[in-house]
Amino acid sequence: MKAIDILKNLNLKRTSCREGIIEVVMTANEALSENEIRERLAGNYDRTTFYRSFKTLIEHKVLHKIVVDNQLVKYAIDNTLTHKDEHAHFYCNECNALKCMDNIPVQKYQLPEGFADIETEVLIKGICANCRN
Amino acid sequence: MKAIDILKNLNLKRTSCREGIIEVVMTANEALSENEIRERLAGNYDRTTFYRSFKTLIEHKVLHKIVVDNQLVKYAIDNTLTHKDEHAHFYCNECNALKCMDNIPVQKYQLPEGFADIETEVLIKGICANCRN
DNA sequence: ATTACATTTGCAACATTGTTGCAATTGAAA
DNA sequence: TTTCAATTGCAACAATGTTGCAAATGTAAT
Repeated sequence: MKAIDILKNLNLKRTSCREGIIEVVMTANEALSENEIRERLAGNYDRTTFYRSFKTLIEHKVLHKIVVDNQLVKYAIDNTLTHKDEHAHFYCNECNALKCMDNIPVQKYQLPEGFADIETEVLIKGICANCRN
Repeated sequence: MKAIDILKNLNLKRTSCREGIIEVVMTANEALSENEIRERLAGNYDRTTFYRSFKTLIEHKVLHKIVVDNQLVKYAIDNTLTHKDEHAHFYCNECNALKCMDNIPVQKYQLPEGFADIETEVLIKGICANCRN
C-alpha cells in the first residue's frame, strides 16, 4: 500500500508532510525518532506541523509511538498487515535502535480484583544482534 | 528503615533534600511525580538539586523511575525488601496514579538469535479499582 | 479550469523536563 | 574547630511538545 492511498482511505488530506512521514517510516526497518524521520525527508517542515502530523497519523492508527526513557521518542508503522496488535519492543542500549518485535506478542498480565486493563506496553532493553558481533 | 539510615548505609551525605525525597516516596503507596514529591516536601529546593538527588538515589537503587508517556515521569522506592526486582507497573488512565505491582513479576520474553536482553519494562494501562467504582 | 471553503501550515510564544558550568554553601571526618 | 570534598542554587541552555492566529493549500462543487 502506498502512502497516498493510506491517506485517501482514511479521508485525510494528502499533504506532502504526511505523505513523506508515512513513506519514510514504512520503508524503515526500525522505529525512527522525529529527527531521524526529518533527515530522511525531502521537504523541510516546521516542528509544529511535524507534531500535528504525528498526532493525526497516530489517531488514525497509521503510526504508533514508543517512548524509551523519556527524551527519546520513536515512531513506527501501525499497520495491522505487518504488525501484531500488541507486540513487544526491543531497544538496543548500544546503537539506540528500536525495533518492533512483531513475533513477540505481549503476555496478558493478571491484575488484582477491580483493575481493568486497556493496553500493555513491553519494552525489552538489551544489545541487538548487530552490536553483539 | 529510616531515610537517614538508608543514606548512611550507602555512604551518601545526609542532606535534607535527599532525606525528604526518600521519606515522601517511602510513605506514599504509589509512584509520585517530581511535583507530587515537591508538594509533600517541607523545604523548597531548586529543580537542579531535585534532579541531581533523583539521579544519585536511582544510581544507588534507592529509587526507580517509571516513564508513562513522556512528559509524565514518576518515582518509586526501589527497595528490594518491598519490591520485586522486575515487577509490572499499572497506570490509571483516569486518576493518573501509577502503582508498582509487586506481585506481578515480569515475564521473560524469548528474543531472536543474537539478541541479549538486559531489562524488561512492563507498563499496563487501564482503570484502577478506585476509579471503577 | 475556476471558485469557495474548510483544513493544514508556519510562525511566535510558551510550558515541561532535563542538563551543564560555576561560585557559594554545607556535611563529615580529622 | 578546622578542613576539604561533596552538594547546592543560579543562570543558561537543550529537547520535546502545545496553543493561537494569519496565510497557504487541498478538495469538492461549479
